[in-house]
Amino acid sequence: MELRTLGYFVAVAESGTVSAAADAVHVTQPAISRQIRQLENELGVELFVRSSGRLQLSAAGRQFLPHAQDVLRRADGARNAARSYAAGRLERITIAAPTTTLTDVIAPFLATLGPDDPMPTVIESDPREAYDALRHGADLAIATEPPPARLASAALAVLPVWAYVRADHRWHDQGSVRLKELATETVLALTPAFKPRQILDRALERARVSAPSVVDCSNPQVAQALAAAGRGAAVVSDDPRFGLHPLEIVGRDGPLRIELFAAWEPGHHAAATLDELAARLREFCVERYGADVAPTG
Amino acid sequence: MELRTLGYFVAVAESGTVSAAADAVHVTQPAISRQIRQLENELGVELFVRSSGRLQLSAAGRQFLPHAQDVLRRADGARNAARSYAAGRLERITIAAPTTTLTDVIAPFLATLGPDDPMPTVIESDPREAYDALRHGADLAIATEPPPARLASAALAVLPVWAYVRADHRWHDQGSVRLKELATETVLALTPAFKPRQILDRALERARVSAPSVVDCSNPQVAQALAAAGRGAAVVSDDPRFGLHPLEIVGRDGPLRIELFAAWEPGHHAAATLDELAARLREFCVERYGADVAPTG
DNA sequence: TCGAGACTATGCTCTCAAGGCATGGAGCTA
DNA sequence: TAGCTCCATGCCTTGAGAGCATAGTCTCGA
Repeated sequence: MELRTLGYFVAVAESGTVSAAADAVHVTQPAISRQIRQLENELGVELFVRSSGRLQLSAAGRQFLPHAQDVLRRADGARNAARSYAAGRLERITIAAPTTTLTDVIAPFLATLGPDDPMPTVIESDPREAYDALRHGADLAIATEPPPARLASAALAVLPVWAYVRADHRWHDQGSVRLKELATETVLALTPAFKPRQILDRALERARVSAPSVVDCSNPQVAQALAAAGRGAAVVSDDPRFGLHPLEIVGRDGPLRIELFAAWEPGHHAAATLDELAARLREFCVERYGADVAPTG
Repeated sequence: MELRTLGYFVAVAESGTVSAAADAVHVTQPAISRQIRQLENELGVELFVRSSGRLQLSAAGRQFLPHAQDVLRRADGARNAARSYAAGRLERITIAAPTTTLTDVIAPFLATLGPDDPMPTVIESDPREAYDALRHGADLAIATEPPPARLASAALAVLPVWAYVRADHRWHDQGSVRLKELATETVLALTPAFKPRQILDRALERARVSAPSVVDCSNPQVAQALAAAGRGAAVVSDDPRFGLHPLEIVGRDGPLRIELFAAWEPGHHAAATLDELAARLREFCVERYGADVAPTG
């Protein structure tokens, strides 16, 4: 039983005669005649009654017809889907992103997708492995590390890493604070699993500033709450709460920043769609965080 | 694109390598390899990425996979359906019956069908054409005429044609009435479209009884209502209402009766199922109407 | 760095199924 | 009964699909 054979069967059933069906599918009448007979043998069912000189659907044939039509319709659907992939469309998209990025950025972005956009699936991945996920089912990877050169990519956002202090803090009238200066205050930092902490650690190391007094916080809200209690400066990347005063942190190479990149396989069949989606994601970051983007490398 | 090709694709996608897929579908590796390539050419989409010595599903391939699996599943479904037809099963049954039989007998019977029984479709047909419907899509035909000998058939029921009179009628102490006698009373008969009327007319003709005073009623309820009003004797075949007194009508060849037959094509693939269904319908008639059946001819 | 192993691609050949052509037979109609 | 339409069958050709052998490529471990 092949699609061709089913097509013949449906053609005969719908046109009523083998000859007409032969015209419709552009083969000769004997070819159809034989294929029908063969299909009957294979299925073990008489699909047509031949008792009147011409073919007539049998009861079994009538029951089988909708099945055959269904299979053909689905096959057509599959063909069309393939055609749309060839044209660069995506029906579904799998996005790989580290958990924090996912909840802070990706999830709200997905909420803005329209019905014509691909249906998204998201997989959480270790920040280091996000780009590897592209080889294992992900169409688009989001991460804070710059993607390898072989991948197509887009810079999505550059978000400052803030030091938040209470409004009556001695730094309340400055817009930024130097790393060295920051080290004189108790730092309410996130655990090393969070990117802002990693950036802070690396910047301190680079600037050869001796480690300040650090309190590990399990999440940004806690850090900010402690800062609001006057316990120190909260180093996080999200929006301020509790009326805290934001300070940029200036290190050896300028203000501390957390970068966000999107990357995808350059040979992806829907690379254009992914590119456009990355651009929209960038727009989204700008609107949501006012995050200006460094020029793409 | 044929089912075989799709099967190869799914096998490769699911097993991960061409070689393993070749084992699974019992052909050699080069055969699969070529068929996959050909499928890709036909669809115009790279289903696999070959950049690592071995095949790996591409993004497009991942999207196409569920389509291919769906088509194969449906094709399997069609095959299984055909197998069940070969085994004599019916998924759907089309029953042809005249309107009155349909509402009085068939519809209540269909209400007794279980979930394992075929899904019924009913077509109303002229009583004369019911058996012809077997050639145009009906699996089972119900009618009041004896079916032609070439068809397989079963006698379903013999229902008396009653003459109903008011309880205070002069016939109230008899169980039957002779045709000649009936002709002395006003007959509240149905219109000639109804079988009881036809039977009455034919019996009168056969007995050479001159036509009685007849009032045409458009339905049995009206006829019985008029009888209850003392306007005459209602000649119908359904159950009594309004406390009317039933009388069998005895003609030249015995009591007037209306017969019910089921017929089907003897070559029908599910002839056994139809036979069994007819038997159940007969049982149903016996239980519902206490209608004893004449021996099958 | 080199060889072994696993996997895929390709050239060659063969086979068989599908299709075309010609023709015969059956049923309907005028 | 002739003519028309339709289906079935025999014969032949072609081409797609499959097998075999082999070459190329990648990976991994010694």
